[in-house]
Amino acid sequence: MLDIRFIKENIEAVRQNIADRYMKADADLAVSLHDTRNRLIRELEDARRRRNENAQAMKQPMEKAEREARIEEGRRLKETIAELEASLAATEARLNEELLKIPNMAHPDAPRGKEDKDNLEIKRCGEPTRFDFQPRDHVELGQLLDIIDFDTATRVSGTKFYYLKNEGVLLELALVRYALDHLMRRGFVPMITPDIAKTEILEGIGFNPRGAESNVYTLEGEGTCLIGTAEITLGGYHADSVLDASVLPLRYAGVSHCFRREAGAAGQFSKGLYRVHQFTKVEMFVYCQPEDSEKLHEELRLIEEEIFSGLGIPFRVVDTCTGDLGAPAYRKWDLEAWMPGRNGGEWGEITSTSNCTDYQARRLNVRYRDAEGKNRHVHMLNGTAIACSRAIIAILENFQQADGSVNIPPALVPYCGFDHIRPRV
RNA sequence: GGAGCGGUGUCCGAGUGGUUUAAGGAGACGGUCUUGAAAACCGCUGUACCGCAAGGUACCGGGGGUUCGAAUCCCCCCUGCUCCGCCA
Repeated sequence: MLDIRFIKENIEAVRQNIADRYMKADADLAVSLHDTRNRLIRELEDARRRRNENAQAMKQPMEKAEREARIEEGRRLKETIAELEASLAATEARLNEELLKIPNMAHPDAPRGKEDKDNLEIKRCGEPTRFDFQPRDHVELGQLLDIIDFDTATRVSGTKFYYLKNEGVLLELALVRYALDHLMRRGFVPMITPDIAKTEILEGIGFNPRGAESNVYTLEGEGTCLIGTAEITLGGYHADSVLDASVLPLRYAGVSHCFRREAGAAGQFSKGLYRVHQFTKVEMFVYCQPEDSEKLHEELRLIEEEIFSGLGIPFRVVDTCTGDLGAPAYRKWDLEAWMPGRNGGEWGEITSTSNCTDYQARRLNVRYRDAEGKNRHVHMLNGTAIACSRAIIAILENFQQADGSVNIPPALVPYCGFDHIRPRV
């Protein structure tokens, strides 16, 4: 969330930002709730001060009548305090609710726009793959090679699940290891995180676990959820702590399963592996000082570019427009790979990297001690290294041959132990 | 999952209703002394919020309760250790 003091001092800019991002939030309501809260705090603290003075006075011996009067005064103050505490709690709950709706400020250079079609292509690496035969999509290839089984998964687990089989398994493991090796060379600490996290951590990261449109699976009666990304567990790693400035920037590479409800998502665009309830992902996460975050954000994007150009997959980079940013992000870049089987050939998102500045750190209470000994919120950034399911789409569809076999990108061969997958059926 | 014992400041650790303003110790920081250092001695010590400020309020694992007054009494929860059960 944003700092309420920042909102007060920049109310016009905050209003404009909410409009630019096409979000429903009321900055003026937040301000007036905060004023009410402060007034209640002053009244409450005054009442508590009088209670403390009264109790302090009762340590001394005194006349019975005076003692009785003081006890009576104490009772009265106790009631006043209870009432004020209740009003304050209600006001703070409302304030918090409103603050959660207010999105992070957007980078001044982020393109203004409403939907993903307003995103700005800023770079291309490779061009759409050309075939001298009619290319198959990954669903057909997966069946032909006997490496992905959607039908059985639908029976056992439901739609949008899949089994990986045979070389498909090794391909996924190879992608994970390929990404990890790349990141470890760049100083990232590898982690396998829990696949479940507490609701308050999700909320701190900016996910909404509740509601019909939520993309999050919650675990009944536990106060926990299945994570949709290791961003959650890596961002929660340092919750409620003060980091020493000398350890920053901290770079983590988290391997996890990701679970998404994808309620209502259906149709051509979510065919096959593109939009599934469970997949494996290697996620990058960075904690840094505020002045370094823009540079590190570029570093994350460059790592993503290296990973995918290393695989030989054609992709483009888009600068995400304000309406498509998501509340926590200050700026976001997506890599979109060429997917020949997608709607007859289309760019499809394979990675996303966001600079969330201090928006997550404020709720999660992650700070560092600066040179003057003051505690300040860190900046937090995340980025996809490899989302296995989508990377597998891009590999199968771009590296397919006329006979339905698929070549393995040379960079993955040492990890796979084979350079080719042949049809089994 | 069951039983027992714990959780106090940066760390160790005392504290079973009002002289606790959280003792004492260690560490860190500042100073005296010293050519310099050590030792010794003196001083100081957290976070958040409200307030223009002076100052105030809160925080002893978390939440709720009892009381004029709670680190202290009661209830619930989290968490650590030990033992038992179960288990990959």
